[in-house]
Amino acid sequence: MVCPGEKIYDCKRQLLAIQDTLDILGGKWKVTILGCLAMGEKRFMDLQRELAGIGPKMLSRELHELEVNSLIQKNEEGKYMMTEYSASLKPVIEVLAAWGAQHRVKVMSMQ
Amino acid sequence: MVCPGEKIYDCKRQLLAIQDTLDILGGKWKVTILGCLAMGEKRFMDLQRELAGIGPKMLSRELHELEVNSLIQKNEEGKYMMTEYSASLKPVIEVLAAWGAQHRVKVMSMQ
DNA sequence: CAGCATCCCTTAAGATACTG
DNA sequence: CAGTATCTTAAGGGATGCTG
Repeated sequence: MVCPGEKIYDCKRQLLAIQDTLDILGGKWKVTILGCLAMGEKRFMDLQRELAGIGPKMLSRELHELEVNSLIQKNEEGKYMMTEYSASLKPVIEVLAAWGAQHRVKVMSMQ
Repeated sequence: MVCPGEKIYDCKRQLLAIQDTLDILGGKWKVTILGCLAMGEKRFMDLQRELAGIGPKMLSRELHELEVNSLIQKNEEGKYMMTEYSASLKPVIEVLAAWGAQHRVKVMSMQ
């Protein structure tokens, strides 16, 4: 919502909000990892297998950073899982996935 | 939607979709630029002013990449604006902004 | 104003090998 | 299996100065 007199203020605030999100979910893998965990808890190896192309170092680091931000946690069995907090990210993940899928259809149809 | 027998397949496809989106919107500025243009068409300088911190080189490059992907276009007055296609990104931008705003509130309240 | 060219530095990311 | 350590390369990004 943009009120007439508040246009610039609201614009800046919204841009900051976007950048906040990007700071936390930035990088090549974080959102994908969360998308992967959104479908169920996974062990390190399972994640590495499903995230085709990621190396153990990257995966390890990304998991750490997500953990620090309380977006994932590790349970007693050593499985990574989403947290109560990261549940709030599900709409974000879904909308990203949906757009990507739709975009792929468009690109396909252009050829 | 995940069907029992299709779990892995659907998982992989969804992950690919997420990565597609990330490839296109990746980088530090693209989503923010779109968020900025979502509020109205802007000239180069206006964008640079609102995107505090970006330099002309970066802005120029990001704009090109967005243009190539048909996510923005430049009109006769030299103003950048979203395209019909990038209108489909508005939900993405909104949900990112909303999450960032909410996250900020949470972080604030923790101190 | 709009934007390209150049230079340079920092970070991200990949490969590989290794440890508890 | 679940990571860590090390090394190297690629990409991201900033500063500055210049052109139409």
